[in-house]
Amino acid sequence: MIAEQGVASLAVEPLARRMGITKGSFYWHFANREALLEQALQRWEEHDARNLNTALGAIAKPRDRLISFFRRVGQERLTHDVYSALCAAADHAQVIPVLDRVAERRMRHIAAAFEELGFTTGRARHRAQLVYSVYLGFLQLQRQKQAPELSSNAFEDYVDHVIETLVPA
Amino acid sequence: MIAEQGVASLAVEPLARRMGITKGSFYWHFANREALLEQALQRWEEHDARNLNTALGAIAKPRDRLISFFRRVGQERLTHDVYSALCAAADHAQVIPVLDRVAERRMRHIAAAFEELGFTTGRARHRAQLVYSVYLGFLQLQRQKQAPELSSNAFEDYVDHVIETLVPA
DNA sequence: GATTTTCCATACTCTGGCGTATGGATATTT
DNA sequence: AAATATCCATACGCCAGAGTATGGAAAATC
Repeated sequence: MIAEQGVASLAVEPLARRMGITKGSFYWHFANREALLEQALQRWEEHDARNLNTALGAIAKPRDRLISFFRRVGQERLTHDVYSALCAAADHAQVIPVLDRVAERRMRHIAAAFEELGFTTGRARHRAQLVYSVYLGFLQLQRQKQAPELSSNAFEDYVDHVIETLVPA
Repeated sequence: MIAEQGVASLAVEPLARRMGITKGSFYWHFANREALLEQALQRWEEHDARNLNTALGAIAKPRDRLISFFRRVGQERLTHDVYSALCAAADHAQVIPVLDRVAERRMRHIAAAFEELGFTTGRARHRAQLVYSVYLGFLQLQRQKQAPELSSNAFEDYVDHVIETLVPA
């Protein structure tokens, strides 16, 4: 798991240098760069799917589940940083299906919560897409360093505003 | 203006090939690749700033201004596609300042509109960041081809929901 | 009409990452 | 102990894009 400063950075030679080994060694473990990326993506996706279930699946009340979704953006930096890096590489053939599945999975969770809150299926899907867009947009602003510092008061205030605006009381 | 399929695609040799010229010719017009990118970015930013003023500056009612902002995402594909490509390259040293300025400029406009609608300065800024995040997130989903087709009914429905949720009546 | 400037092509070097060939060392098996 | 399997390094070839050197043709200048 080393895709925390870009996806392209997961190159063979730089990686080998950083790990103190050489290419010759690397190509004994992996067939090629593609295989490395594939495995890294798969591991991350599995971790993320598990995370989604354990973190949000356990919360009974749908409203608390949604609130928890927003608050979790401030925690588990690593996962979100990886995801952010993947989003920046949304043109890469290997990451597209991963991004698709992860986004779809998360949005389904969110839409389900809104349905439990009494939204119709259509409105719930719209609201879920809206909520997820807010998340994606926040990641983008974070990449540009224009988002409030996580674990700062400004971030808390912003999250409160988001919840207040998007999650019905 | 040819950065519509990635920023990295603005390379010297592919570009030259596509234009039917050669590198030798290119390097007479530009000092290097950096100069080309710089000029392209500058031209686009100026165009975008002008666009912001002419399109939204003319609308008197703040609510209509906000609604127009959302609806415009469906139009002027080119500008938004360029911006989307730039967002995907938010780690590039040259595009960072451009992205910063453009986002800041747009969010100021949005925040001003909310202030006119009676929001306090703080709430207006939060809501502007929220609105802008929705826009950024939509661009991301579009890159992943998970956003509704522009100029489709699904898109219209979604935009209606967004306006209804984020712009007070 | 000769000369300089403008614009572009050919041909080269250089760099960095991908992938392969091959051999050496340690550990495991027989 | 000999043979085989495992893990890693050195050294190579290949490719694509960046940038440079040089020259040639057309057009503007003198």
